Order: sequence, then C-alpha cells, then structure tokens
Amino acid sequence: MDSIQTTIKTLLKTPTQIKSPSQAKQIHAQVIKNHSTFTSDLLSLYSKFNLLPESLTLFNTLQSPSIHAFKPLIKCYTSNSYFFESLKCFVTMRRMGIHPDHNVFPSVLKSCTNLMCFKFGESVHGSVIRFGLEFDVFTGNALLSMYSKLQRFSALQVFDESPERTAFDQSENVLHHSYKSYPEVSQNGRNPSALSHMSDQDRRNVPMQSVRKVFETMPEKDVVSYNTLILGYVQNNMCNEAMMMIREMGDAKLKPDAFTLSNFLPVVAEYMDVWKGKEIHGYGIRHGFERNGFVINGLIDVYANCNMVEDSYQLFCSLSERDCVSWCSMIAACVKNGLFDEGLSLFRQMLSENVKPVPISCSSIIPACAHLTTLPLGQQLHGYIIRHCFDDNMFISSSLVNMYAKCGNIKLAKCVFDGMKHHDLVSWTAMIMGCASHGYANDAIFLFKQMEMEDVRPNSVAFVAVLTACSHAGMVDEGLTFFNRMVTHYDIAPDFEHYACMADLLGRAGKLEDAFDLICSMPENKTASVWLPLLAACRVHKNVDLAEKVVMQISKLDSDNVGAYVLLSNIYSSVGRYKDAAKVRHILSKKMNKKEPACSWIRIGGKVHAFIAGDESHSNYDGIVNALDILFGQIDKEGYVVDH
DNA sequence: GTAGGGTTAG
Repeated sequence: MDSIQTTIKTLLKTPTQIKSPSQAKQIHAQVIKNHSTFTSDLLSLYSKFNLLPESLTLFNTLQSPSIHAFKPLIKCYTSNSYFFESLKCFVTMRRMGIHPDHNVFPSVLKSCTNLMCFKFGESVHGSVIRFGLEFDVFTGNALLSMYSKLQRFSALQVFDESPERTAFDQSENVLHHSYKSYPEVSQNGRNPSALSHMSDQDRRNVPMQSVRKVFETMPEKDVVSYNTLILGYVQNNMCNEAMMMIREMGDAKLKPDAFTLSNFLPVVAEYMDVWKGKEIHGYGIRHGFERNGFVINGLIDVYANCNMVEDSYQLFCSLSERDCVSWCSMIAACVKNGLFDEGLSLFRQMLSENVKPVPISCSSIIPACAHLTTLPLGQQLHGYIIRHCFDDNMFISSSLVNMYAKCGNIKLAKCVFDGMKHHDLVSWTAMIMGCASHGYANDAIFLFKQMEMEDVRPNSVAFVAVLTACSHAGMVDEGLTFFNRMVTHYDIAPDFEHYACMADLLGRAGKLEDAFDLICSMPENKTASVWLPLLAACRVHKNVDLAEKVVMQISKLDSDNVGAYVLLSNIYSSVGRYKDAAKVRHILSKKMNKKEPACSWIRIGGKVHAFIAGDESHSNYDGIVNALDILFGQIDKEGYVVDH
C-alpha cells in the first residue's frame, strides 16, 4: 500500500509526466481507491488540463480549502471563461484571510479585464503591490493587458452598466483599502470632466500613458510584455508608437514572435502598406509562422485592403484548418473588393463544411446581399440571426437596415431600425440613407435632427446621406443649410460626394451658375463625375453656354468621358443646333471605338443574361424587342414623352 | 501570462 501511495505522490509532484486528461483521471481513481488525500495536487493537475467540473467536484470535498486549492480553481474558472465565478472565488479566498500569490493574480486580472471591472481591477492592482508582487513578470503582463483594454473604454466613456461589473465595482471591494496605493494609474482617463478639453488623439493617448508607466516600472520584461504593449498601442490607434515598440523589442534582444506579427498586422492593413505586409509575410515564413492562423488571417486582411484579393485567397487555401475567423476574413476580403458573388459562395462553402456563422460572419455577408439586392437570401440570413439571438448586435442591425432599404423594402428597414435598443452613428446613417434613396426626404431630415438631439455627432457619411435626401427632393435651402452646418459647426471638410450632392441640388433647382462656382471652389480631387450632374441640369434648363464650359472642364479631367459628349450632343439637339450635335457625335464615334462598351445584366432563375449596346445575339432577342415595343406603347398612351 | 474577422457612402 505504501509503495502505491509513494508512486501517486511522486507522480503528482512531477505533473509534466502526466500528458493527458485521462491519465489525470486514472490517478484520481487510484487516489480514491487508496484513500489518499492529495486533493490540492489533483486539483492542480485538473486545472492544468482546464477540467472545470472535475476541479469543482474535488474542491467541494474540502472543508477548509488552502491557497493550494484556490489557486487551481481560480485559474480553471478563468481559462473556461467563467470570469465572474473566478472573481467570486478570489473574494471568498480573501475573506478567509488567505494571501494570494504570484500564480493567482494573472488569472484574477484577466477576469477583471473580460468583465470590464475597472474599479475592482484597480483594487486588485493595489493588492498586487501590497503583497510585493508588482515585479513579477506574469502579473505585470496581466496588468499591462488590463489597463490597455479597460482604460481605453473608460477614457472613451463607452462603459456599459453590466450588472456583473457593477456588482463588483460597487460592493465586493474587500481589497478596496489598497486602492489608494496606486493613484497615478487609477486617476488617468476616468474623470470625464478632465477629458472634455482634450482632442480625440489626446484622449486615445491617456490610457497608454498609464500602461507605459506600468511597463517602465517592470524590472523584467519578456516578449509577452512587448506584445501586450504593442497590441495596446494598435488598439488605441497609436501606430507609430507600436512600430517604436517593435524596435525597442529588438534593442532588448527579443525576437518578434507570431503574437507580435498578428498584433501589428492590422496597422499594415489600415495603411494599405503592401511592402511592409510582404516584409512581415517573409519574416513569418523565415521564422516558421507560415502556418499560424492568426498571422495568416492578418495577412489575408492586409492583401485584401491592398486590392490583392487573389493573394488573400492563396493564403486562405494554404491553411490546413480553417476556423470561423479564417472564413470570415476571406469572405470580408471578397466583399471589400466588390466580389459579392464570390463572398456568397464562400459563405455557402463555409456552411457546407459545418462551420457555424457567428455574429461577425453575418455582418460581413449581409452587405453582399445588399449590393446584389438578393432579398430572399438576406431574409434567410435575418431568420438565422433572429433564431440565434444575434439581433441585438449593432453591426448586424445596421447592415440589415441597409440591406432592406437597398432591396426596396423600406418598411422592413424601418422595422429593424425601430427594433434596435440603441442607435449609433452607422445605424442612423443607414436609415437616413434608406429614406433618402426612397424619396422620403422629410423623414431623412427628421431622423438626422433626431440623431443630433441624441448627441450622436454626424460624420462625413451622415452628411452625404442627408444631402442626398435634400438633393432628391429639390430642397435647396435645407441642403445649403446642412452643407454650411457641416463646415462651420462640425468642422468637416466637404468631400467629393458632398460637392456632387450640392451641385446636383443647385443644378436641379436651376441655379446652374451657383453649381458651377461651387464645383470650381473644390480645393482638390475634382473628377469628371462631379461635373456630370450639372451637365444633366444644363440639359433640363437648356443652358448651352454653360454646358460647353462644363464639357471643357470634364475633358480636362477625362478626355474620353463618353457620357459628357452624349449629353452635350443631346443639349445641342434640344435647342435645334443639329449641326453642332452632329459634330459632337462624330467626335463621340471616334472615342467610342477606344472605349469598352458598357454591359448590363439580369439574373433570372439562377442564369445571368448579359446585354451590350447594339448586341443582338441573345437567344430571345426578338421577344425582348417585342416586349419593349409594348412597354413604349403603354408609356406613350400615358402621355410620357420618351427622352432618347 | 499576450492575439484575429464585422455595419453606413449621390
């Protein structure tokens, strides 16, 4: 009997020899059989394999658990994402007067981070200092991670009032007495009045200044410390600082690992820096990270943002195992590059491989349905979203509002919008744009004003939406007021789209000279297409002189713009200047030879039918011509003069 | 002990 006891004891003291959960369970069976009492050691073993139910069963057999029993249970709760239970366990342990050690704090801090328990996290930090563990590298790294995530939320004041977090922040502060011992970190970024005078960039800097302070005080820093700080900088939009950290890492003789690469890749993607992307890709291959899913997914995103979606696809194919994120990255890569059909077919392929869509998959694929105006598929997805309770997700709801509006069902768009608990800038904009494109200008303007009243600051896109509404409804004064408000009140520089809307609005109202002057006042990025609505307006108002001036401007920017010449020729015809019209058509015919003809297409019963101007090759060409004749006949009957 | 993918644009 003694020899078995000794063997069990030896095994439990050298847990590296135990390689699987089933071996751990076999040892547990032997412990019970031999009436041994190695509960804490067994708990550590179960915790090593993240076996929560087994750990709990063991823990509950203990009358007065020691630190050695609490430690593995807290770790096990955290590893299994039971963060609230992890903190409750920690509080119980402290109430029993048990002192935590360096193994406990990383798990506890991670739980605080995930539950967004900022105040409680600070008091845990106080406790770390009180127990003299602030120089432990694992604990320090957990603190870095906690502050870089929680202070960001706190500084930007988007904390929600989750009941779990409030419970901890308000009541269970058994450690709160030590809160005062670390005032520098706790004060920064939490006081809204202190932040109100700051610029957005300064507000972003606040949390990272505190994190940097924690970093500087760490006597020992490892790759994880640098990676955590790099991620913090990236997530706080401080890209240069993130880059500097990679350099500092090199100075400290630490090599970037897969975490470093995947943490930094979003910066490369955002800046569309294809050369940096390739450099990182090469480094990844040389250092054996070419199979790391996080690195590959980051690179898929980089190449997609650089319009190199085929490279993204090659990487996607190189993955031996594709998880939900890799599918989603590739689908998003297609959708970003306008490959909507390919995105949808990947989505179907993902389902056929039994990878279940998560909320992010839905918000990536719905825009493809919106662009392709495939309402039935969009509705199927909406059904899935409701069945899986994803419908309280802002990203999904906004994309649904847009999808229904684009597919012509403004009522359902409004229904989704009204069903949302909160509205953010994007959801307001999607709804305003929906109303604008359906001709409900007053509703769009009302929604815009309501958004402003709810303290949601409109951005450039929201102004495009409301100006579109004004333009469609010919509301000149309102449009001018919004345009000026955007510049003077919100300090937003008008973009191409805003000028295009305004030129269209002024042109339709007959204020052609004003529209001309407005476009001339555009500081830069003038394109031919910003002039085209004005040219159309010149035609409606039969202003030949201005039309000629406009075409001159267009030809400077794009000498092959066929649309402009067609319009000019029509304008000449409409005022009886047929010779001029013929001249323009002659120039046009030369230009047309150089241009690829435009193509339109329609999908019927899963088959795509394409049409090119002058093309008579469709198998049902005669039938189509007959149908058109009937339609033109009906149009004539109703008194509408067809405008050729 | 550290990591990824998403919504709005005449």
